Formats: sequence, C-alpha cells, structure tokens
Amino acid sequence: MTLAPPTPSVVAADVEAAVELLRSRGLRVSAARRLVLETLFAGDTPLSAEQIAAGVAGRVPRSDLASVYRNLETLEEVGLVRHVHLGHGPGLYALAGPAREYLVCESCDAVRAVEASELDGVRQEIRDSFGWEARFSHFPIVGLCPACLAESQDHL
Amino acid sequence: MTLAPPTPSVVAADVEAAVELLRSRGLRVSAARRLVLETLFAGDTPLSAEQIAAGVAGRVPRSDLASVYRNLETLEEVGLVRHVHLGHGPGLYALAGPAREYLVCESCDAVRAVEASELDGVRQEIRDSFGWEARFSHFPIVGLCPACLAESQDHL
DNA sequence: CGCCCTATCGCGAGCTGGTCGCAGACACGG
DNA sequence: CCGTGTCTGCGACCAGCTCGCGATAGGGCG
Repeated sequence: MTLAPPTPSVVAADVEAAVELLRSRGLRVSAARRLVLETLFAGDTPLSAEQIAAGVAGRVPRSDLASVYRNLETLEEVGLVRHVHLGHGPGLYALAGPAREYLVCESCDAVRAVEASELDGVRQEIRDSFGWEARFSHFPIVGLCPACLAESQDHL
Repeated sequence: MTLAPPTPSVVAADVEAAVELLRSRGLRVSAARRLVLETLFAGDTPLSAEQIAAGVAGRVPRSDLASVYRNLETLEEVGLVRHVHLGHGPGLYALAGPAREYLVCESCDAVRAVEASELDGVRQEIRDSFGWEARFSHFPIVGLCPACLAESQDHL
C-alpha cells in the first residue's frame, strides 16, 4: 500500500493542460502563474522557489519571490505540484508525477530519487515494527550513499 | 551494524563529569557553557537553542543565543551533545546517550523516539535494496502515526 | 468590445532560525 | 596575581519564507 499525499496528485501533459485545469477550478491564469508552470515543465529536476523566480536560465520576465511562493502553494493545493525538503537548504518544487521518494547523503549531498514502490519493503518493515506509515516524498531518507559509506569504513 | 555518528558519542553521568571532560580537552568551563550543560541535564526531552538560552523554566541568568549556538556546536564536536531536526521548526539538542532515532508524524507532530537497534531491520532493508546506510538520528522518519493513519483511512 | 469585480501581483516590511565580527570579559596556567 | 588567548554578549547580518497593502489585470457578463 502506498500512502496517498494530502491532496491527490494531478498529472498534466503540458503547460496548456495544466492551465486548463486551473481554469476548470476557477483559478485565474496570470502571467506569473504561467511562468511558474513553464519553468517547472522546462526543468527536469526539482527547483527552488528562488530558481523559479529567476526563471530557468535567467529568463527575462522574472517574477516576484513572494508571488512564486503563493503560486507554488496554490498549485500544490490543486495537486499539480509537490515539494520536498532535501536536508538543509530551501525546499524544492517539482510537477506531480509518478510518485517519487528520496534518499539523500549526509556526507556528499547526493540525492537518489526512486519510485515510491521501490520503498514498499522498507515501508512494510516500518509498519510491522511500529505501526507507522512512512512517507519519504516530503522528507527523505537521510544517511550515507554507497560511496561515502565505503569511504567512512576505510577510515576506521 | 549501527552506523557511527560523525564524532563518537560521549556519555557523562552528570554536569561535573561533563565539565571534567571539557577541561581534559583543553576547553574552558565558562558560566554560559555550564548553563547549557545544566539545562540539558535538567530537561528530559530535546530542547531548542532558544529554550536553552531562556534557561529551563525561565531560570534567571539567561544566556546569549549566539553563545548558546556556539556552545552547542562545541559540545557536539566533543560528542556530549547531539541534535535532531524534527520536520520544520528549530533544531533540538539533547545530551548524547543510548543512540536514539526518531519517527515523527506529519499530521499531528507526534514524536516517537526508539533505540537505534529497533530500526536495524529497516536499515537492513534499505541497505539490501539500495546500498545506502540510513541514519534517522539527525533527520527522522516522517510519516503518519498509527492514530492519524487510522483517521486518514476512515476518511476514505 | 468594453466594464467591472476581484483574484492576483509586486513591493516592502517582517518573522524565524541561525551565523558572524568584534571589543571586552574572564578562565586558568604559571 | 598577571598575562594570554578562549569565550561572551551585542549588534548586524543572512537565508528562507510569509504578510499586508495598494496597484494591476484576468475574464465573466452585458
């Protein structure tokens, strides 16, 4: 069993589809809103609000940071967007898609994204042991990646 | 196998033992430093830097926040103290002790602290699946506690 | 097509959590 | 009891994020 996120995810094929969805929910499609969507569709990795405000590749009509946060919040309520906290540093936002969960390395900051189903075994183990249902999509699993693990063992 | 923290933990029986340890490492035992230790020994749950600065129960000779952070950092380097990030909000500091790891509930903020060994099965599963060595002492497992899980299933 | 209502924007101020630089205080070895 | 250099307390500062507010502009409706 995979735990459902707070709001159901909605997957849009492209910016136009996303825009249509917004309209169908009675939300306006402002330039700033569209820009956030375009930037997210253009980027293939999760982006910080700052990066989105700057526009991918410093695209000219940049947008106000506060508005970006408000739009990301709105898009997240709609279910088009999800965000994740990879350790310290700013939260990162991405389009909703095939459920992603994360492992991040405390030592080198490497990030491994995996399909939620790949962590079902782990989730099961946690459920069996504690009765808790773990979600690693919003806060990841933190530890050592194989490389840093090997290195730390060399030093012993 | 339990992964060793960055600096080995040191367990002191009381403030005086901790103070002796500091001296033996060539560190000075200032009033502010002693206050941090006393506050940590007095509290039985992890405390924020702010709480420590205020002194447990608003104890009078409060201390400067920047100094508290510096002292916590020093004590952590020595191995007497560890800190954990339970979701959003400030980091929480506690005396090093029997290795603790954490599960926190996204919905009601409940925290469950467990012995590191209780999570060895989970760690093993992660190691087998991905080759990563997970640590839940600095960043916890986030998900739903049994109560919130049950509730969320009622609502379906 | 143009009006009007109001959702949304952009800006500035503000908040929390945490760090830094610096002058002065004080721990502690001699 | 003195010198040295660690630590302190203060203020400024930074990152990440949120809020309040007057101005702008989506878009339903006539």
